[in-house]
Amino acid sequence: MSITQDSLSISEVAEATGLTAHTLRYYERAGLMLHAVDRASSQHRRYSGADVAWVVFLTRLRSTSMPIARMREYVQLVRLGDDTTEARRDLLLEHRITVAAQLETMTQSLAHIDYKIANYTMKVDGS
Amino acid sequence: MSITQDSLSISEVAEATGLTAHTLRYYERAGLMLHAVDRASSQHRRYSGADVAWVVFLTRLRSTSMPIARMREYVQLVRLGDDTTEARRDLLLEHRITVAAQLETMTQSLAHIDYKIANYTMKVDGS
DNA sequence: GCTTGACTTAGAGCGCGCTCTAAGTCTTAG
DNA sequence: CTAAGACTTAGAGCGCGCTCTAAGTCAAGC
Repeated sequence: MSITQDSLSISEVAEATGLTAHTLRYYERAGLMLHAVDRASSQHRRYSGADVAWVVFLTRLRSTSMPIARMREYVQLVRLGDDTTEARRDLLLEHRITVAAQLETMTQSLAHIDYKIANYTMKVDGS
Repeated sequence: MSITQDSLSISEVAEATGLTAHTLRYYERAGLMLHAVDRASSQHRRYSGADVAWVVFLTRLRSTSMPIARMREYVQLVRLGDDTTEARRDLLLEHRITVAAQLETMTQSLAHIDYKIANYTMKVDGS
C-alpha cells in the first residue's frame, strides 16, 4: 500500500497497534482522535506518525481500563490547548490512583492463586 | 439478623465480600458455587463460612479478569474431586500466564502515564 | 471495460457481567 | 390483625466496548 511514505492506511495502523480497523474507526467516531484523520483523494484514511503515536497512547489508557468516556474528556482538554495542562494532569493523576489500586488488587489475587497452584503441585508431585 | 451464628444472610455476605446480593444470586445461578447454598426454613439463603471463603476466592479470580465461563470450568473440576487436581492446577497456571501479561502491560502503561504526569507537573510548576 | 480488493458509511448486533423488576413469601414488631 | 422489611423467583434490561453488516466507492491490474 504505502511505499516509503509517512502516512499509513487504516489496516497498517491496525497491524501496528494491535487494534482492528473497525476499532480505529470506532475510536475516531467516539471522539478519541485529536482531529479527524486525513484522507487520501480516495477518501481512505491516512494516518500520520503523530496520529499513530496518539492511538498508541489511547491503547495505554485503555489497557489500564480507562473508560472511553473519560478518555474523551481527556481528549477534549488536549484540544483546548495549554490552558488545560493542570486539568489534564489532574485527570491522569486521578486515573493513576485507580490503576494503582487495580494493580494492587490483581497482584494480591495473583499471590493467592499462586499459593493454590503451589498446593496443587505438591499434591500432584508428592506421593 | 444473625446473632452469634455461623451462617450469614445474603446481605451480610454482600457486605462482607463487596458484591451485591444480586450478584451473589447470579453467581449461584451461573454455577459458580460448589453446591447450592443452604436455606433457612424461610427459604432464605444461609451462607456457611466455607461458602463465604469460596465467594472470596471467586472474587479473586474475577479481579484478575477470569471470565465467568472459565470460572465455571474450574468449579466443575473442584466438584469432581481429587482426580482433577492436576487439571485444576493447569487451569490456574494458564490463567496465571494471562494475569502476569496483564500486570506487565498495565505496569508499563502506568509508567508512560506517570511520565506524562511528570511533564505536566513541570509545565504547571515551572515558569 | 471488468474484476478484485481495500477501503468508505450508517447503523445494527453482540457478548459479557451484571443489575433491576415484579410479584410473591416469610418473619417480626406494633 | 396488619404492616414493614428482608428475602425469594424468573426473567427482562442495561451499559460498555467493540464487532459486524450491507451497500457503495475507488484504484490498480488484466
